[in-house]
Amino acid sequence: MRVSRLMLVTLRDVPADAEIPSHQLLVRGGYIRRIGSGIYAYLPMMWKVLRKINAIVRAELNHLGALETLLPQLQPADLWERSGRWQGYTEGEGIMFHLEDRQNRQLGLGPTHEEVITELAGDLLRSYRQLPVTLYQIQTKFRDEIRPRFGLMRGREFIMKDAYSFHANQEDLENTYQAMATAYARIFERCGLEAVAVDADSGAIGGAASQEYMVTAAAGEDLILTSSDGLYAANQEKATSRPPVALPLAAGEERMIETPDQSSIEQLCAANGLDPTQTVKVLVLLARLDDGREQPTLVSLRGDQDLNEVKLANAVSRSLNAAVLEIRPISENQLCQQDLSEFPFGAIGPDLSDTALKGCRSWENHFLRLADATALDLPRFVCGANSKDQHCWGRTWDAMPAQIKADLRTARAGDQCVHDPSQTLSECRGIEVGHIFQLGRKYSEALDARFTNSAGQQEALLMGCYGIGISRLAQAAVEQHHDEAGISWPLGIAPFQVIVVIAKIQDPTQVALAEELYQSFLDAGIDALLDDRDERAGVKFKDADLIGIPWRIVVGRDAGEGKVEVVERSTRCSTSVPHQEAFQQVKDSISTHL
RNA sequence: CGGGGCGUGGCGCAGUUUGGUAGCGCGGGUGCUUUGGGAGCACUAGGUCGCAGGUUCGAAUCCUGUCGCCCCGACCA
Repeated sequence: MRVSRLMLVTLRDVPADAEIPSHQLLVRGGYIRRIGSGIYAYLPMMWKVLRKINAIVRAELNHLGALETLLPQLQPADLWERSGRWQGYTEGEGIMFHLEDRQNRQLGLGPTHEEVITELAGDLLRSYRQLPVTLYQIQTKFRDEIRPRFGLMRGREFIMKDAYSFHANQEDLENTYQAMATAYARIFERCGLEAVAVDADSGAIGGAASQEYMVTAAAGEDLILTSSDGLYAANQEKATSRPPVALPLAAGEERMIETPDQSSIEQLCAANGLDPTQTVKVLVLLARLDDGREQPTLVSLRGDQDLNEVKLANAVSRSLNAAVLEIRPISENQLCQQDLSEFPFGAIGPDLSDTALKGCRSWENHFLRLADATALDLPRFVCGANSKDQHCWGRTWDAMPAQIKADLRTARAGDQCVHDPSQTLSECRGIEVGHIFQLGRKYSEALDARFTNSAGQQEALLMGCYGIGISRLAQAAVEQHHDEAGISWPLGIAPFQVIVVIAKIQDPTQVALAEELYQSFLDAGIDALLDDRDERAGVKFKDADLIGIPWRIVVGRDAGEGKVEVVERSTRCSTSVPHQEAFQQVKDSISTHL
């Protein structure tokens, strides 16, 4: 391709709406244009990058025997009603775009395809003899994100590869899950990305085992905790660790202490010579469930620990057997609306009585009581006395209402690891580019997708599901591979592998040599770009750096002697060599890399 | 959804406080000079100042409404 015909429009100024380097560079380099909030056009070079990523993904999945399909984006609501996700995905902070057709039928734009694929599988897969089957598609997805941001990182329309596997037994599911994990590692490696697999929460999709693939980058939206020996890595949403050892409370009788103006753990400890590990704090939250229930919830944590909301939402869902739509602290305003009198905020204990909820308007009239192990393991502790400005010193759990034990604390950098106390966790940021789940039978049961097993009985299909954010991956690659001058694409996904720059277009010698080199690359099957524009050399160099082609060959002053300059984008190393040698060097580097 | 901010040629911005009919840089076009790291000079095209009302002799500027976009948050009493 010739740059003169590429519709290359690069920008010198940083676009006002782009915050992070990858977003700025993709816009400046002429790769993407914003059409609306969270909606982007992929310009020709970007589409080339995306197609290269797709090709790698296809090759690796086809290698596993997965079958490519293309599923509808427009999906009937009744399908989602049967899986029980229509309400959660469309109401409140639901992320599904939905619409009505001229017959007033409800439809959704697919944010994911479990429903469609499970329906199809139930229809087509009738015998264990047909299993296992893995289907995948590379498809545009729609999600009405609460806050789209960072260009392609969190868009409302984006490209995703999603795969679904179907199995007759758990062992088979685990085999495919492992094979997929291996394929993912190869995909990210071939894309030139440094990605780590971390234990993850399975979130709204549901299911059991789940791992996320994170591209490490400062602009990442997720926090990852890893052990120094490399044996443990997890998203902070899911991470576990050994809490610090609590200091024992001095001997003494249980007693009330006056604690005026000591509503926080810090204040309480400072005023009474306590360590936060000697206290239990109680958070009061309201969980909204997808069956309409509004459940007041008391959460007890050791004073030095932080609540992990994701773990909490999961624990509440398990306890109440309903999905949590939202969970947040109860405000005084809400108490008023429920006709309830004020709670003793700042001095609440785990034994706050259910009578505090008596007469409420729409809430459940009893508390769900959850406690983290760090709190339950304290033999004696200080906690709120449920009356303003009073705490209770030396309490025990004996006299408390029953608590549901759950892991509710946030693991932090510096904590000791569960697998080996000599290891500690450290944190880094990551961009989630892939996620694999063992779904189990959640969707196949809801949608009645059954097959006949070897014993002749009907059984729900076991499922796995595996996603890669293709467009996000492309931007993550830029986030991981750029410098002050611009993008530095990994060779495997660069829109072009080499750019031949004619320094001075008026010089026929330069033009002839450059054309010859360019043609040789094309003949060798290499994706080459020829900068044949009538621009000053400096402009062409700046553009080449900005758009990030891995190899640049400059045909300039020494063209008369047949010599050209070879520049490697990633290292910015440049050498002046005879043109045959330049061709060979670039060709070799490309063939060994791919 | 809560808070903050911004909408002025294709892009980045000034002008708005104190109303007087629009400007700078980049980019585009033409010409001359220049020619290996985003050239110089000259000329030139391009904007109902997001939209709709209102106030006024007069509105980018003041008032009301509305739409769009960006940022922060939706956190532990």
